[in-house]
Amino acid sequence: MIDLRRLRYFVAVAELLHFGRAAARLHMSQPPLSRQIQQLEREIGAVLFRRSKRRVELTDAGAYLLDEARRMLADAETLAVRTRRVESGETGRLTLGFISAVDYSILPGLLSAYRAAHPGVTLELRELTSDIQLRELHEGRIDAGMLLSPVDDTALATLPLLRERLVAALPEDDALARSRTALSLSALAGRPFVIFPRSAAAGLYDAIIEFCRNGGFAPRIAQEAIQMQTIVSLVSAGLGVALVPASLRDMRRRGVVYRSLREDSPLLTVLLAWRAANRSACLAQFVATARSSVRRTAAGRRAAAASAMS
Amino acid sequence: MIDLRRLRYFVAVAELLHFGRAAARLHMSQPPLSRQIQQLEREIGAVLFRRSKRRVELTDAGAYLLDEARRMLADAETLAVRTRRVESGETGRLTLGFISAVDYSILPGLLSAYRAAHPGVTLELRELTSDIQLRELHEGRIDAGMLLSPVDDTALATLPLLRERLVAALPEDDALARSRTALSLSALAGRPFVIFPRSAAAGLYDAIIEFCRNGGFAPRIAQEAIQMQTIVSLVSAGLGVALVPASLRDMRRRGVVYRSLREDSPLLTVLLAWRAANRSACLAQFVATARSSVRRTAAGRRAAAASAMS
DNA sequence: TATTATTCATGCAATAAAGGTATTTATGAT
DNA sequence: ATCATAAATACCTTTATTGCATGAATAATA
Repeated sequence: MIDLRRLRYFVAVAELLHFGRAAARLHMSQPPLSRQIQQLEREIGAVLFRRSKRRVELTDAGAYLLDEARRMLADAETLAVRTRRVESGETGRLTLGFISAVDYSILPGLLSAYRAAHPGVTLELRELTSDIQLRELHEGRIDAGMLLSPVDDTALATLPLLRERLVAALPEDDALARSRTALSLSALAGRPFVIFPRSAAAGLYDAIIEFCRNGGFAPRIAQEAIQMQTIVSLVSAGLGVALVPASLRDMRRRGVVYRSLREDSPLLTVLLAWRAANRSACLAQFVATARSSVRRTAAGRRAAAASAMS
Repeated sequence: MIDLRRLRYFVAVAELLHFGRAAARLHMSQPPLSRQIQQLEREIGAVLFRRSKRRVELTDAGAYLLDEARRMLADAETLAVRTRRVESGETGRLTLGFISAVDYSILPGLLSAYRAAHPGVTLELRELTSDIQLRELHEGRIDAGMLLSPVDDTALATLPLLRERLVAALPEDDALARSRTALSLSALAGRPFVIFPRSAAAGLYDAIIEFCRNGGFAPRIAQEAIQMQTIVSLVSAGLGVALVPASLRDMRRRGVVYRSLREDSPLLTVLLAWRAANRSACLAQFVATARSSVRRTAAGRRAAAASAMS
């Protein structure tokens, strides 16, 4: 394998076309330089200089190598800096998983805050259900995930991002859609339900079933879907009702109306989760951004609540 | 400057994540490998591996360096081969000068023959007058030139490519254009002439003036032009007559007719010229192609002449 | 819980590579 | 023909790299 040091020597000689002066530029004496060039020519198997005792000129092969060597040396020159930049988190790559529900709440703000603070980092986003995210986190295929609690894996660290109540999503032609006030849960007793499959988010599924049981009925499950958008679509098509996070109200889809519930619905918690052992600088920065973003949102919400009371 | 050998060591460790096995793959013992990696980390100024005594894993910086190092090593790996390819003339670059007249005779065939035999060579073509070509050859800005004799420079080697008679180019509405037979030179005595400037090709200019003088007149020069196409255009526009190489007949331009001359016109010689000191393999191959192309053409012409006699 | 095997790091001697000085050889210029 | 210049060679010194023996830490095992 060709040695970069020899290439540097070669470039000096090729540029000055004079072994003595090139040696001076390299802070060495002329004889070892001559030998290094000879050795390089042996290694490559091509004559790089046409030399008389008096004059030195490049062969075609030498001219080609000069171009290539300059390019490679410039590349090697910056390699250390580029690598340090990755270590400091100035550049890098971050792969994030998220559930479809956060599309309409925290995801956009969080991403734009992170991107603004760390423009050199390439973000890769993958919409995945909570269970898949847990597996992908474990295998290191995503650096962090936004998913539904609970997370029972001790290898993962978590940060709560969002707590939301559930609201009822109803087809607009449902009789219940006409009422202007909060709904009683028991009113939904007879309706078919559209729901997340248990495999995708056991916590949410169990919470909904438990909630209904407390309301005095067991929901009849008409349809399952693993994306919030799909669930809302199915509701709008009249296939059933659904209990969905309150932030979905911002989605405003034709044919669907949302109604708050009179009973305190279970709190849906969205967590940021990551492998505790993952020491990536980009990840640490992302977690920090998320943490301060949560603080800011919480503070904002408290302030809004205070002003509403006055 | 980072050493490629160390990068190779690093790639081995990064791929196997095991110093002992990596050392085995590199046919060395483990301790020096550990030290080389430490030294690489010091040189770069970044931690590349997160090591316990028991486990080794890549940091983000290490993962980045692994990609970059693989790329650089692959590049270095092929460098010798690519350079040898240039030496053998398998790849390379050849810059050629040519006068506009050869556009219609030998240039197309010569180029296609060379390209077929040496597809890896990039050809650069520059249409230049003979005098400029001589200067550019001297300065090494073109590797070879197709130009008009004579070439008096002892530093240049030459190969005759083509010998041609001159023919008269006349505007089609000229009275002489109606005659179906060869013209007598003296018939052109009164006509205005379109001619190459003497500075661009002294040999051709002087030959034409001398030829006319032998015919008993001094040509009146109405217009000068340095491209054959331009000369023929000016003739077609009726600005004068011209003496041009016979191969220009193939150009068949509207408004121009060509007539042979009864007198033996001077022979116009197109030469291939190159710096004798130029040892470029591509050039040598080009000269060889030209030489055999000339032989073939001459043989063909002789054969044609022989068959015409029979 | 103590032991053992594994594996990365360190100390030191041996070896290989690179560099320096003195000298030779060839060549273009005077 | 002689001289000055510049690349190559000879020979020795210095530096860098490697291998072997060993130390230290950790995870698995008895």
